[in-house]
Amino acid sequence: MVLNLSPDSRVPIFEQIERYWIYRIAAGDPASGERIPSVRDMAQRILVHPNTIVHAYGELERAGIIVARRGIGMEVTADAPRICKEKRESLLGDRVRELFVEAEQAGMSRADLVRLVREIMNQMGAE
Amino acid sequence: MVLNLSPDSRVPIFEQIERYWIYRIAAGDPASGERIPSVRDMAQRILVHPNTIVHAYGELERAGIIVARRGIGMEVTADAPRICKEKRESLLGDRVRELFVEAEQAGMSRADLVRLVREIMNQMGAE
DNA sequence: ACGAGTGTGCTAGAATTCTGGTACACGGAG
DNA sequence: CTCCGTGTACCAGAATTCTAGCACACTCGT
Repeated sequence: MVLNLSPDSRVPIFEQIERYWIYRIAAGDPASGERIPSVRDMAQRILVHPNTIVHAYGELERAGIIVARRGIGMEVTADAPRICKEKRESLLGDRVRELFVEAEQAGMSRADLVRLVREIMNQMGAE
Repeated sequence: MVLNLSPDSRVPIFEQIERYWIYRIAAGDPASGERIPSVRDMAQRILVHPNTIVHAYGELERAGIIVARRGIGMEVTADAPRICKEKRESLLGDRVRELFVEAEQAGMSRADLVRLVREIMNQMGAE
C-alpha cells in the first residue's frame, strides 16, 4: 500500500497521512510495538514539511494509536489495531452516508444511486 | 428541497450554495427565464454574508447557468437545465469514485464495500 | 563525552475561505 | 426625477492549512 498524496484534495494533507497509517495499522502491517518512520524521514519521503508530519502524528497519538518516545521514535500501541479497525469502519461509513445525503439533495433515488455505483464500478473495473 | 448548510463541512459554503441551485435547476424548479433570489435576499434567508452568495452566483454565471442583470436579478439561462443535469451526474460520479478510492486505500474489497453500502442504506432506511 | 538521530516547541509567512462593511452602477416603480 | 432594489467592486480581518526555519531535550551507539 502506497501513500499517494492529493495536495489539491479537500482533505488536509496531515489528515491524509493520518488515515494512511490508520488503514495500514488496521491491516496489521506496522504491528503493535513496531515503529513508524520518524518525522524527518517521513517528511523527506513524501516531500512534505516536517511540521505537517508532526501534526498528523500528534493526532494519531491523541487517538492512542502511537506513543512518542523521545530519542527513539513513534511506537504503535497495543490497542492500535482495535482502534484503527474501528476508525476504518467509521471513516468509510461516514463517506457512504455523505454520498447518500448528496444523492438525496440531488433528487436521485436510492435505486438510481445503486445503478450509478454499479456503472462506475464497472468503469473502474479491472484493478 | 431545502438548502441545509453545513458550515463545518469540508465543502466551502459558497460551493454548497452552488450545488444547491445546480440540483434544483436540474430538477426543473427554477426553469429557464425565471430568477433565483437576489444576493441580499439569499444572504438573509440562510444567514450568510452577501459576499459568499456573490461568490456562489459568480461560479454559476461562469458556468453559463445564470445571467446577471443589473437592477433586475439573476436569470436562469436557456441552456441551464442541460448544463445542470450534466453537472449533477458529474458531481455524484466524482463522489462515488472518491468512495471507491478511499475503500481501496483502506484495503476493503469491492464486495465488502457493497455490503457496507447496503447495511448503511438499511440503517438510514425509512426516510 | 560526543555526535547523530529522535520528538518538541516556537515564531512567521503564504494561501484559501468566510465575514464585515462601504461605495458605486444600473433598472424599474412611483 | 427620486427612491428602492438589484449586481458589482473594493478593502480589511479572523480562522485554517501548509510551509519555513530555528532552537532545545532526549536516547542510543561509538
